[in-house]
Amino acid sequence: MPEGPSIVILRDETARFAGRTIAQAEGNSKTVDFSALAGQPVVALRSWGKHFLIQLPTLALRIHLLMFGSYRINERKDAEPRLRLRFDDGDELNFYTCSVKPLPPDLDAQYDWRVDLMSDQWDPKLALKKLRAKPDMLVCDATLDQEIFSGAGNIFKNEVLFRIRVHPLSTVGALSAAKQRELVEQMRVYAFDFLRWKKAYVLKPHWLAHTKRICPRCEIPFLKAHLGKTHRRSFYCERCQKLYTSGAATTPITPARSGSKPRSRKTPPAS
DNA sequence: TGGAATGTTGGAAC
DNA sequence: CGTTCCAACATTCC
Repeated sequence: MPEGPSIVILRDETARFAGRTIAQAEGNSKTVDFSALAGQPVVALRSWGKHFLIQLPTLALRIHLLMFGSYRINERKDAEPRLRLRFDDGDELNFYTCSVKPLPPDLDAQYDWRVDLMSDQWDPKLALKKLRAKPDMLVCDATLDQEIFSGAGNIFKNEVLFRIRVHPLSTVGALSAAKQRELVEQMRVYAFDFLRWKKAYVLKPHWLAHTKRICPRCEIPFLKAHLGKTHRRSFYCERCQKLYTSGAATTPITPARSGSKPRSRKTPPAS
């Protein structure tokens, strides 16, 4: 479900609930005082990257769908909702398996909208400045950094790096100024491609790199590895995507961390 | 069919 | 003390 464009779709689908009063709230969230929500009008429904924000007079609710979260509007899944907001005429919003966190109501004081790839206030110059401040950062990590590219996810990373023909293990500082600019520009362009394709239910057919086995450009096999600090999977073409490194300043990559030897994700048996 | 995945957090480990 | 590691959360698909 969740990269920035999907949250914009959620925001658009729920826009008509703005101004309406919550009749009742319930759910299995452990962080929300449901009784405090009833009677409050929805001041605004907003988003910042992957955060869906429900602004009320006395507080805001931050909903993050994480990897498996989902929602239903005037429908119910066969599962306990984390949060359900019921309105007077029977309309309701249901959120499942997500993180719900109460925030103070003044969202403008807490969020820098210039960082959100989907925002009208998106500021490419600011992103460039943040990139330049971290020259040793790998581009596969930079493209996932929510403080630089809020809303970008792993699909963004793979698609954009393929588009601009940059190897995921390149360091930010080794890219030319023009290439850094291209990275920032294409993150924004891809965000709206993603949104358009997702709305039309044709996102996946437009993937050129993510989950792909063959490079669509030169037709040799893609490499697949879990790279960077996040160890998220990268799909890339060694021939088409250039590796930019700045030699001495580059942090050496430990072989065991390079992705060829995935670490166990299973919980070891308790003893 | 078990493993992995469009993700983040908090606390342990180093 | 700062950085890194990793378990936990929980659903859906292949």
